[in-house]
Amino acid sequence: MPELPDVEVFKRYLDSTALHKTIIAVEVKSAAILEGVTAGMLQKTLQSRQFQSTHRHGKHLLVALEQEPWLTLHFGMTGYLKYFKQMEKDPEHDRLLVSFDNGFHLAYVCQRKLGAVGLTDSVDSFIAEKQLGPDALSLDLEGFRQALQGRRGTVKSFLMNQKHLAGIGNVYSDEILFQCKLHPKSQVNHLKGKTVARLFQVVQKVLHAAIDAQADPDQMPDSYMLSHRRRDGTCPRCRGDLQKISIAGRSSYYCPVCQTKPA
DNA sequence: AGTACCACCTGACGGC
DNA sequence: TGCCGTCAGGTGGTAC
Repeated sequence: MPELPDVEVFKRYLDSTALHKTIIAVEVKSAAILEGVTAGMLQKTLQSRQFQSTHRHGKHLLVALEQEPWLTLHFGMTGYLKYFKQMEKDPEHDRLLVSFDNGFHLAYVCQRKLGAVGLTDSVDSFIAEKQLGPDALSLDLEGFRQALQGRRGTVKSFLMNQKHLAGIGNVYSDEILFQCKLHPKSQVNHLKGKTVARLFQVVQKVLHAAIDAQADPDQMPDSYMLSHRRRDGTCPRCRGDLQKISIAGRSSYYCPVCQTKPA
């Protein structure tokens, strides 16, 4: 679930809680989430230092220390952050626990352990190493056209491919295609210039709206398909039944009446 | 450069 | 009650 909007909410949460406080302890509770670092390296790197700022790229959150390196966080399917007081009980499934000198902790929680925590020298080298495409909210129409340049295949897999465009996953690609009235299996090389421009605008609109709603489906407009896909399975526009099909092994929901494939 | 499919991992849920 | 298959869905690997 943690796609771009969720991670942006985590970023703002971390920004408003855990910056500029001295780290006094680092506990790795599950080494399975470590990527390219050992628990010892992580502890040694963070000990006695402070988080200075954060940067989000796609679904990745990078946290700057006073100087290099950066802490990198990816949330897999079930990850999130929790900042809490000393006296409170550690959250369930916390995999990394950072303790500050003010008596608070920041927990990286990841029930299914599909997330990853690591270190990197810079934002740019991290993006290069992961081969991430441009962030979906940090490019203009021209950049979006470039990301699409020469591609084939379905629009759904294009939107979800982090190497082409970073930040969009299964849930928001469905929402974007619904708002854009495009069938998920539309071929990207068949999209007309006007449709590409509309798709770009809808990507921006949906991601911003989701952030405004704290990435919480219950706070999103009723016209969004997101909250309907499992609740009643009904299209909020035409009230027909939503269809569920499999694309690239993912379940995709769409409205067969409202969403059509261009020739 | 695409696609399909598997694996990773844990918990919820429905069927029997 | 409890076991089992399936699903959830981000990512990476493999085979075609």
